[in-house]
Amino acid sequence: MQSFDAHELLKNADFFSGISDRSIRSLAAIGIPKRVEKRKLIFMEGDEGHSLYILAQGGVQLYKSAADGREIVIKTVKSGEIFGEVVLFEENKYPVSAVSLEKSLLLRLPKQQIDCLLISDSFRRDFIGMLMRKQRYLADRILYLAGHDVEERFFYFLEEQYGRKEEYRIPMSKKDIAAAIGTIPETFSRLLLRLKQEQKLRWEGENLYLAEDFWKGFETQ
Amino acid sequence: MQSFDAHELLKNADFFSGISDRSIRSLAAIGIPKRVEKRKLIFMEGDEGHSLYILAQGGVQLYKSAADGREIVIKTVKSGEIFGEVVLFEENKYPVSAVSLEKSLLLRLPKQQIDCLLISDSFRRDFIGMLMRKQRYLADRILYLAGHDVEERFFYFLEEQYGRKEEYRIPMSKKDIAAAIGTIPETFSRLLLRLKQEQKLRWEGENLYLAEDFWKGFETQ
DNA sequence: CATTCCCCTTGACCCAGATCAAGGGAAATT
DNA sequence: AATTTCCCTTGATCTGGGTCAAGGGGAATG
Repeated sequence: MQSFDAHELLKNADFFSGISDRSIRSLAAIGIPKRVEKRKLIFMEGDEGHSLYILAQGGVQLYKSAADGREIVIKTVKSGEIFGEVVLFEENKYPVSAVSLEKSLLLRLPKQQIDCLLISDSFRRDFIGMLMRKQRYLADRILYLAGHDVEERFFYFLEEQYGRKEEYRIPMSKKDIAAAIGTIPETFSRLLLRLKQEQKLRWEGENLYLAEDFWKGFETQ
Repeated sequence: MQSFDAHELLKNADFFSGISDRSIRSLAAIGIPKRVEKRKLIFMEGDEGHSLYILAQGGVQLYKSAADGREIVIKTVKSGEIFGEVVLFEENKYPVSAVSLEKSLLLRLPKQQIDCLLISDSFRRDFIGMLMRKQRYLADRILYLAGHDVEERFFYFLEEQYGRKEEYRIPMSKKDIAAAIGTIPETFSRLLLRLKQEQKLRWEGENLYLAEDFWKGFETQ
């Protein structure tokens, strides 16, 4: 993992597409870099916290624990996205747990600093906009989980995380992908077997190759 | 439906518990009352909109349509809650559809007015806090739907909508409750049959009576 | 008053996907 | 190098809850 330019990084992140350059510069200036190893707990559901995080490089998964111990993935965080921001107001406990899926680089932004930035009119707009985009995302995720089968959810996952391509480098374990799409490793494994038999994909190590017509007939509304 | 005092109403709404009296007064002042009949579409997914709504009296359900036409409920709005606010920033299309479940009274707040209020430091804090509470709610809902069976979801529904009681007046149709807990009327009907046979509840018209020990052993974490 | 319509219920059936179990292989630990 | 551990896969089996179908009853409409 190389050193990084926080400003450059944030500027290129999808998640900040709606955020002005000035706002980004401010964020980059106050971020405290933090490196974490693979499969490390960044914070736990219920922990008190006073910082939000931006994922600079790597991957992070947010989940909640069900009563029986199963872990339900709420969101798979992509590089450039923000997480843990819910802690900043009122209730100061994280509503989800966060683990790194791979060796990752985070930018930590303490609550106090965010509060200062929120004085800025443009930053405030950007920040609220970002919260609303996240709300849209969560509503979409409910629709995905409740209204689509495992195969469709896998397609959505690929598209959402990496876009529509024919070649992917996927650093996540299959177990984690299974959790991300709301199923168990066995079922996901069987899905891959079937898609392979149907000549729709090949999976070699971390590399996934899709058939040319893989995305045909798959509509995102 | 009687006339109403917008300020009084908002003040007593759970959803605004974290919002200062001054903020509430501002909201009440600019709200435009709107009455809707039962089962009326308030707005549709994809519609352009420039207002958010507060549900003053009655009930509203927010849903998204799956590709096959099924409607997946994202949230059942309680009286006192806000909805449609996501339209206010960036993308100005509603991400969900909203229908009234009963004769209802809404307070409409145009975008422009909200923008004015956001200049106020305290209102801004309150507003962001409200967005974050909603985000928490959606994360919880994902956990409910993905990690609990229909029976548990029904318990959560009761608790969330009306609190833990032994007697309820429930103005919603069973069909709508089924949708709210993420199932179909047949399954919900069978669940009620079983709970009745197990002497856990009686349902008479709009009135639901639970056994004394109904809530025993039901943990909300 | 008849008819349509919708809500609700109950029965019969089915299926996607979870559970349980077993094993093979790669990587990490001693 | 041996052992433990974890990931992944595949098989066999089970089941919650969805689908399809068929009424019955109440409200609304002609």
